[in-house]
Amino acid sequence: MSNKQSTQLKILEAAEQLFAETGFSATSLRQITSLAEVNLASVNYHFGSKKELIQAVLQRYLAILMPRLDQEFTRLLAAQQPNQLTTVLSVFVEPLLELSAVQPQGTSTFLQLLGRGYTDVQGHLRWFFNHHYGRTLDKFVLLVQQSCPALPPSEIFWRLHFSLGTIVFTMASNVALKDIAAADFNETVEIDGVIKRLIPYLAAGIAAPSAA
Amino acid sequence: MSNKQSTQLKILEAAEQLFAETGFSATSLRQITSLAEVNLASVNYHFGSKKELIQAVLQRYLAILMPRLDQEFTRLLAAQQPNQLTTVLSVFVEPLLELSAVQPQGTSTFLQLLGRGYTDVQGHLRWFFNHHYGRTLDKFVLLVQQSCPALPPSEIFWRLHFSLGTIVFTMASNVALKDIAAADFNETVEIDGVIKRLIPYLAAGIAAPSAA
DNA sequence: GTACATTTCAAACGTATGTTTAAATTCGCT
DNA sequence: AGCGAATTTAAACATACGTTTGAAATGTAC
Repeated sequence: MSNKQSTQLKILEAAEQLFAETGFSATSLRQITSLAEVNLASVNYHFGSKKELIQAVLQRYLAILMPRLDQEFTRLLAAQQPNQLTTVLSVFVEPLLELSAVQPQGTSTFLQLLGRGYTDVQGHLRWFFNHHYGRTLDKFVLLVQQSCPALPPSEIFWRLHFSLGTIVFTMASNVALKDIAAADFNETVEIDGVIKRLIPYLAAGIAAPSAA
Repeated sequence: MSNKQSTQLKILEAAEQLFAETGFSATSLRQITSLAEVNLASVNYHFGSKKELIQAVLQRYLAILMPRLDQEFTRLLAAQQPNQLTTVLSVFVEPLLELSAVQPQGTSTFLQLLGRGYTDVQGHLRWFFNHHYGRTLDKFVLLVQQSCPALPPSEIFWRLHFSLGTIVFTMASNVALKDIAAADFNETVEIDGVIKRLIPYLAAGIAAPSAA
């Protein structure tokens, strides 16, 4: 291979691949350093600890994605009247797809990592995310409330969490689902296909009439 | 305490609690036996291995739930015309709530375990479940297809997995969500309240018009 | 009450993990 | 070329895990 990448980068790329495939806790530093073809101790040398490596892997994507999303949310909030819910949701598509700039497969990898972040019970990740990007998320919730003026805020709260569950779970099982879909329906499914399939589903669920 | 329960039962109850709270792999046999106040070796004596303990914990609920669901599905399939989608989904409510017969909080615990089963990558669980209850699941998919004749089967496949994600994620974060809802909206939320909130959301998402 | 099977127990086994150490090596700079 | 800092390396450390062992304790039937 004669890989001239820096050790840091080799670790990051091996780590993100294994983290996405099997989760944070289930991936050992020895697997990572073995795949990256670097010494075991170099993870602690360059990143301090496994915990900090996990944050570095996520941060590489979040640092690109979240400012982009914030900018889009701000733009929509400036509109004179409420936006369509599908418009609000569609705002995620482009910034997510642009993550392939970090790496080919970047979009898919990041979404899987996001899923792992919620299902692996890594308390430090929740804190890390809310601390850095809570403001951006608030703008999104406001946009959804404006799109659905008939729904009480508590209903929106629940439905947004329902939707987060859909996204996180779908992305965490992304590989398995793609395999099943390919086998059962002879479909080739790429990540942008899944994202675009999600939007009408989520929009319909979030905007559904209340049960009374 | 002077607990006269059998060692087996004490292990099962401690295990299900810890598995639901923190997942299968993240829970050690030493945590389980410590909470159950039994000897470490008794897990291997009574259940053989950790893997088999996990299956026993799930089986205690599945053995009650799945025949009940199968019976309901069969009843609906006997109808002359397609059932409403909300009717099909509502069929889950009663059997799930009846799981409190196993244990108070049984419904909530089981749904959390189900979530863990999907997010913890325990390959043997998927096999175990499909092998035992694949037939029942097929009936449910058929019912949904009858309810949504306009949707291609591949679209239904994806949307049912989206829905599974909602359920699994919501139940896995059940405790946290209840606390937030109580604090932000002054709502008291019980498990049957969450389940009933889910149905219109899921029904609208599954039946949404296709994007293309 | 004695013999037998079942269950409990403390201890150890083998393996894997994240992290640390200290020496060896490589790199950047004058 | 040679010095000092940065990096890489092999080895060990401490800890945790699931599992096994063999003896002690308990229960059961005659």
